[in-house]
Amino acid sequence: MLENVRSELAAAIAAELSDLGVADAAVSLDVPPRRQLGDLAWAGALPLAKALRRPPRVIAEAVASRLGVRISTAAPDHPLAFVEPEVAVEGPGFVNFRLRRGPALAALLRPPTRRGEGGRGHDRLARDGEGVAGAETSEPGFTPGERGGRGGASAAEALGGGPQRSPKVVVEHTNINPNKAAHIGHLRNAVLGDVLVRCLRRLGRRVEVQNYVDDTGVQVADVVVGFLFLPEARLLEAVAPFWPEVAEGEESVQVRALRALASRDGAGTLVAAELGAGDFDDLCWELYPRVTRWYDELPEATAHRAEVLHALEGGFPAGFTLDAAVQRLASPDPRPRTPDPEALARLAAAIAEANLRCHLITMGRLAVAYDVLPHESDILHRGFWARAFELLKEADAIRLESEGKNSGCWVMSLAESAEFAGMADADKILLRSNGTVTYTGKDIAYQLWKLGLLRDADGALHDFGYREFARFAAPGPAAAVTYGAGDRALVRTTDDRDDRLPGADFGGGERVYNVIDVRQSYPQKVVKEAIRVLGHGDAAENSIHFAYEMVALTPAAVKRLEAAQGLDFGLSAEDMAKPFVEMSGRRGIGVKADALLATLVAEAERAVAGRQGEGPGLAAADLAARARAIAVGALRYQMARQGRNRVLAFDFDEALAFEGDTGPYLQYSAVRARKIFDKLADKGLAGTLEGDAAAVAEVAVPDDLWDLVVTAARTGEMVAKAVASLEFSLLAGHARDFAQMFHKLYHEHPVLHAEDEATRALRRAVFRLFSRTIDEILESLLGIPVPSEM
RNA sequence: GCGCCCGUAGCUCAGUUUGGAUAGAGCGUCAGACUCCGGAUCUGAAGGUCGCGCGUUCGAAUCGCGCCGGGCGCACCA
Repeated sequence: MLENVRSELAAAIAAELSDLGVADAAVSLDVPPRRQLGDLAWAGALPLAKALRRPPRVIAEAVASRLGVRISTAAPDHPLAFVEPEVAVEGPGFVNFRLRRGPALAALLRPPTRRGEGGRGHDRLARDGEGVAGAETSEPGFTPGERGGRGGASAAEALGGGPQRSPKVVVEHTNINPNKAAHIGHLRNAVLGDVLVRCLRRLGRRVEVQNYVDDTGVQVADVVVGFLFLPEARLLEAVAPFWPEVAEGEESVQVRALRALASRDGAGTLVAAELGAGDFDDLCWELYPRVTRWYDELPEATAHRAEVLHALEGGFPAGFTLDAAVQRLASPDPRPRTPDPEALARLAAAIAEANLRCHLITMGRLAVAYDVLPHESDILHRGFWARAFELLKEADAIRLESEGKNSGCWVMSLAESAEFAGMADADKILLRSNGTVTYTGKDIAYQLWKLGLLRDADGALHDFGYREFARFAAPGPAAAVTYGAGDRALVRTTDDRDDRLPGADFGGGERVYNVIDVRQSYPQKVVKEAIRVLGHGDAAENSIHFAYEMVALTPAAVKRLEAAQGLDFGLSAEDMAKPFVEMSGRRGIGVKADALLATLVAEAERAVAGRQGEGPGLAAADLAARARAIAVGALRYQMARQGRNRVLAFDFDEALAFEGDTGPYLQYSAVRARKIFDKLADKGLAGTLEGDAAAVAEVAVPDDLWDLVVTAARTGEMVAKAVASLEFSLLAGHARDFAQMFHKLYHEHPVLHAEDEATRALRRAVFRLFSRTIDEILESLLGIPVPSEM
């Protein structure tokens, strides 16, 4: 509603200006800093003063008086009819507008009508009540013509689920190396990505979520090395706490560990779904730093890494089971000296898959879900790079160096791009002299596929094969995603194009967001540049690196970790004096996502139980569900509220706070609002939405309640602004301001004990709007569940 | 060296992309809140050279230039 009024008002001002001799003025309406000044403001008279050679107030007054006429003669169903005809000129030349509060509130309350019902004007208002149509105006758009038309069709279709042909947005996020447990840095990535996805969907976009799995990189290779080559005592130390059966036996520790891995995989117990239980990714979290420490002590041990890496690139035949692989690795002698490459690749795949499943469960707890899991091994084996290499050569985008330090490499020259101007060495190696492709090379191929631009010579799409990876269910907008029981398929890629899955239609995004931390800016620019030099300028512009700063630890957090684990990370006094300490999976320095969540759940349980008072105790299941919701709310809000360009220095006390500027504060406002309606219903005072809307239409709304109404109405604007700038701190701040206003009003405007029925109807109407809006902001947009009670 | 980011209250941060009216929260500190829809709440107080300087502008935390301090990039790693 607000957005339509805004755009119509802007159009009206532009029309008046053109009568005054100013053609094509760009008119934008602001919200005044204080509500007493009005609901909307136009500051454009000030900059016009010079051009028109008249004082700004004179211009403002001319526009204001003419607008007054236009507004008072507007048709009743026109958006301008929601504006008070008295237009004020204040200060040096601000033009301030007020809304007709009663009618505006009534319009906001009424559920939006579907397209095709009702009159045209009414329909426009209704759709905008959802924040969709108006929201589009400030998003930097798809290039015109790509999007299937502004307004009508696309917005309305999206609300109804959308036709398959509307442009797709691909969002890639999470992308955790499948060699250890997820930590809080990955959490920031996943939450930012997930909130982006939710906001895009709110704006009516068709969105596909990809979680890229780097299953053939050195990180996975290092864990394979850990299982096969790490000195026995060290391997045992990492594995035995998780797999007691490895502690004893005749065979070597390596073989015992491999057998345990295979038998647990066969029994389906390799991955546990219990929060707090030591899982496979926790085992790897212990094992991986031991491997890197071993390399530091014994540099020649890195030869094992190279050997494994090479084996991973070769892959393994379809149908080769983990049991068979372990058999080959275990049989000949206690410690295999020359392992079978295929068996190594099969083992690596099992390790990567188990870690991936752990990550999916971790993210599922936080209501983060995906559509497809592209695997690096499939990019390799499906020949994505080979095809991209041909395209790059055809376009003369790369060249083979015959001398200098890059001799023998295929490089892409960046010297001609303005983006890379001033660089000492403006060449990026894509293919090494030993014939292997770099990560950036693979990423270019992957990005081409994401954009639907990886095509064979005959024009056919060069695509993956697909198979189902898991089934999952997510009962509500912000409810935990649970694997194993639902009817929605999570798909992974395969390297066999004959693996067809009905309805599988992935990649080919009109726009692609890559959620990756800011340290990857350089390679991301290279990828974008490659798309551009291949002749896809528009696609390059629609390849967006959603960059955010890293998560680090405060020195206090590091000390707490060391104390809790009885470890010494060996950081220098200089390091500990810095404002933050970088996490390092290699060194085992970090806060695991699940461990943090478990701590939060425990704290929340204590808090919930503590406020139960005397009455009958809360059922354990209720307690757990509430605590889980609160923990997730605290965590997601902490990740979303901070601007993306600022390093997030993680601190336990801050993370465990439930009061003030926190997720639970927001959740409490939503619970409180619902509670009002529960109580009203008990007393038979609930009223109806239509009744309240009708009652409110003719009534005077006081300033403080009106503030809450306007804030609710601005939600769509905030979503659009957040997406346009990729700053979700804006949305988090909006939610906080909104909840804060409600908490204040809650004390001053009792509903149940209102003085009279008219007062009650008004308060009920305003709080109804609040309740509906905060639920939507939290659950649908921020992914924060609202518990039934707290 | 080159590039990007950060610097706002004692602390942690919004606000900077589109310049606008009296720069906002939370934590912490101090003082308070009705037998009343839940105190994870609310009210009040104290707390600011928006890192520094110059410039543009009717108007600068916001734009430009130059400094200072801090972080991160600039691999035949991923």
